[in-house]
Amino acid sequence: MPELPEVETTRRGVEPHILDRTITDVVVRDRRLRWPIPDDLEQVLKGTKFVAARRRAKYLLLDTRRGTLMVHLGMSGSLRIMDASSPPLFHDHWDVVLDDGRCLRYNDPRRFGSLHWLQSDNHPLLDHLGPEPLSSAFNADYLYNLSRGRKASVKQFLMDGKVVVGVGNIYANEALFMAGVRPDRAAGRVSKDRYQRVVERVKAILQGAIAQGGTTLRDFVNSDGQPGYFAQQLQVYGRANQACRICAVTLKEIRQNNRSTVFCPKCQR
DNA sequence: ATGCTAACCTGCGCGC
DNA sequence: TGCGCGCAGGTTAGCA
Repeated sequence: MPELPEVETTRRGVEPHILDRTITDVVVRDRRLRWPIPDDLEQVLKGTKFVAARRRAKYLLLDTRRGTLMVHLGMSGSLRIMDASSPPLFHDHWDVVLDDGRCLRYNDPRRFGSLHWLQSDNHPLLDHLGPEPLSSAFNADYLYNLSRGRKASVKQFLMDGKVVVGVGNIYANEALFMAGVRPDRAAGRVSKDRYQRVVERVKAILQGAIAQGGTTLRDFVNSDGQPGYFAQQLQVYGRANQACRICAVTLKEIRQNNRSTVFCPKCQR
């Protein structure tokens, strides 16, 4: 599910409900996520107050006065604001109960998500991450210079979190289509002008998707339980063997690193 | 350093 | 109906 726009949609939805709220209880129903939920989480969280809701890459950083709750949604996770009294459903793995009778409730069927407790921002999972795609550090010079000599495809390059964070399979496909760049071209053989287009398209598509509340394919819901609406604007993702919306040529599907890639063999070179 | 593979999980749709 | 297979929005560890 969640790429950067979905995580940012979740952050914005959750933020106003948790700021200045004190945690009165923590309920963990299943600790087996991508990494086990820390044994002392309940004890450490109870009685402290949320003071900020940030995002780094696809991690939500929910700051309290004592430290930071770091949440990842994995492939199928969602984080919602609920009445704490509402009965938990299948795969509702944990709640953080707030002093207004509501709670943050985490659901994740595949359990690829995670929950960490941080005493600072220096967590191993946050080290070595590339720049945020919506920041000025993500620009054509940066991509061009970093990509020289790289034999991996430009799509794999864009999806590498050490290069740039937050660009997952959907938006990598979409951005390369919009930029007119073939996803299987070696990253080191893409010109600076073309990287300029890639950068522009990545930023525009991520911003557009955030404005639409993200992309819901199967199970993404925002903090209010509502789907996102960007799926209606996808140009290539999920449209293999259908007509290109620009030139009507049949869209081609290949697999790169075991991920589905769809592109237009005429519009993308 | 770079790059490829397997691994972590559940659910769903499809062909037989 | 049921079953096996392939695939799904992510990311890391481990090995060439």
